[in-house]
Amino acid sequence: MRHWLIKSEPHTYSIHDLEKEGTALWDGVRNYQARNYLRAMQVGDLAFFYHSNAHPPGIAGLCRVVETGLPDPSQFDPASPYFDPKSPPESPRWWTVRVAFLEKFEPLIPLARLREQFTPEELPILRRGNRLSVIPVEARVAEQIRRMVQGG
DNA sequence: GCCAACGTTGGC
DNA sequence: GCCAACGTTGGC
Repeated sequence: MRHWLIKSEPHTYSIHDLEKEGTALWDGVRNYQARNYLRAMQVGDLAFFYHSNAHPPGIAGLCRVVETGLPDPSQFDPASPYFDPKSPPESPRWWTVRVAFLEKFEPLIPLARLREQFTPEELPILRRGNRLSVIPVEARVAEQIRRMVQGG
């Protein structure tokens, strides 16, 4: 089982929305490296839910990958902001997963605390200018993050 | 294939 | 609002 970190702007989609809805299709990712990570996910993997562009930004909860290998339907929807006219329906360009709510971190773990705890090498979201929205998290770091929640 | 211009992300 | 980082686009 692997750990991941997935970013979302909470004014678009937050951990509270995921808690209400139970599961969510993680659509709208339009970056090839992030897409490749999504394709590497396996059912049962855990993902930290990160709130970006928030006050404060930080890790807001935990979810589980429950379905993999799903073509992102928004790429075929002309009404969607994620519409990709260059993606052929017979061989879709963008793939994603479905995640299920597991836990809300209250309070969330703010970015400032993550900076105290980890180096940018351990947790790439700490790297200046990092924009990747799907990131693998090594087991030891994941363990430590979960302990930070229990510690309050 | 190069690379400058441009757009987006996201912390502050 | 500012700005650094970096991905994408398009002219050549």
